Amino acid sequence: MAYRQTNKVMEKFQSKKKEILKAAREVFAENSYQGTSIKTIAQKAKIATGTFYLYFTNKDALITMIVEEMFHELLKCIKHERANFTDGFDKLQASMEACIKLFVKEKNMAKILLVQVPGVNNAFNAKLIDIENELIKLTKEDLDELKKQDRIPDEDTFVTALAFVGSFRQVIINWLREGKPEDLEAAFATLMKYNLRGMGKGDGS
Amino acid sequence: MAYRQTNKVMEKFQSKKKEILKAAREVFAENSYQGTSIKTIAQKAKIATGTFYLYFTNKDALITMIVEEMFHELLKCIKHERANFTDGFDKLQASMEACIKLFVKEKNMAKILLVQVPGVNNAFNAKLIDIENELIKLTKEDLDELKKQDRIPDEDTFVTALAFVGSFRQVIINWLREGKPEDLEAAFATLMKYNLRGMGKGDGS
DNA sequence: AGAAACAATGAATGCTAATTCACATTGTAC
DNA sequence: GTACAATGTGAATTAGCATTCATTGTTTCT
Repeated sequence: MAYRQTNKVMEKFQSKKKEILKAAREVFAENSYQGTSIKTIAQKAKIATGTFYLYFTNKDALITMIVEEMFHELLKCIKHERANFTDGFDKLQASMEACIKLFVKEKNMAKILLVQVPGVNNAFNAKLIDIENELIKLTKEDLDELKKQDRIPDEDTFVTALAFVGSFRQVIINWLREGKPEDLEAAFATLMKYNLRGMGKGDGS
Repeated sequence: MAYRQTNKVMEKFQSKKKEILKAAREVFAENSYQGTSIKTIAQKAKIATGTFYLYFTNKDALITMIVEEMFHELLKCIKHERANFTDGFDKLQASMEACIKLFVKEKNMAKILLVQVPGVNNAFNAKLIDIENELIKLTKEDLDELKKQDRIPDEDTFVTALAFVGSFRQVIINWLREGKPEDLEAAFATLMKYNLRGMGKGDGS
């Protein structure tokens, strides 16, 4: 009789899948998408290359799953931090602080999402753009709220949101690539001040 | 007797090389580095694939030359605009305005430099990082000058420079990828205001 | 015009890496 | 413990390109 759907078997399957994902994250963080081979991932996960295909249909499915996982981790983290605040400025600050803290903690994640960006035309890149757009959307919503409250000047909040996200992105990328600024969390303070002034925060609080 | 070094021949050689470069720029703007084949470039340049190798030693040499050309165009453009100003804020503004105007005019250039970024480990990427670092360095110099003049707060100018460049980069990338903001030059005004406030420009001028 | 130098061609070569597959090993049920 | 289901294996297959090369076409020089 078939024994496929039993708990024990399923769990084992899922646990091995997770191991492969973990190994893959490490490899992708050090090499670009094109630059990492299934063979290398398989070696790191201590399986044969063929075994990989029992768990994932192909390389694209793997990277898509990794990026989606990271997307969820990131959004969960941001939403969790934001929940503590109601003020627009505070929410913006909480969002970026959540990002930075997560990236410091999970450097591989940051490397994959921000540095190992391959060219267009694959699932990986499309997902990455989704993540970025979601972050920009969230930022814009906060800015629109602040604008409605007359707490920031009447300017294009979309452009402002891009500027906000872009400034963080650049600092994080430089930190990943060149190790500068050394202390990302310290840089965060400067960066936050820069952006709050940039938005035109009056002296409310 | 050899006829290699005569003017006519050399000129023809150089002119064909330029044609190939032009075709290559167009192809690279639409596909990533890995995603474009020499065959496609050759077709666009109306030559056989083998002919390509009479003009360039390999694919890497081609992209390196393209990126270097663009680097020079960009720096020339920036330096030219900056020459009209002595004030730090004005110089910063001139730099970014020069960038934006060039990218609007030469959209393919922007696409190659900003969107078709392949993963690491090739000459293309290294050059791109050089360009970015050069821009950041220029920005930091202006900021240091302003700081010495006590015209901006005493904060980490490196982080500020990253934020400045990053905000522009993000807006330009979004414009290239999604076509938003529609009018990049209009967005420039918002962006510049954002960044001048961000730097902490007092009300000098 | 004829010979030598050079340029152009595109099919052949070679390499790399994803994916498959025939076979081997392990796990489950009875 | 045996039969069958499922997993694991890694060598073989395949496909896509970059690069080369033998051949053909073109230009220059005398």
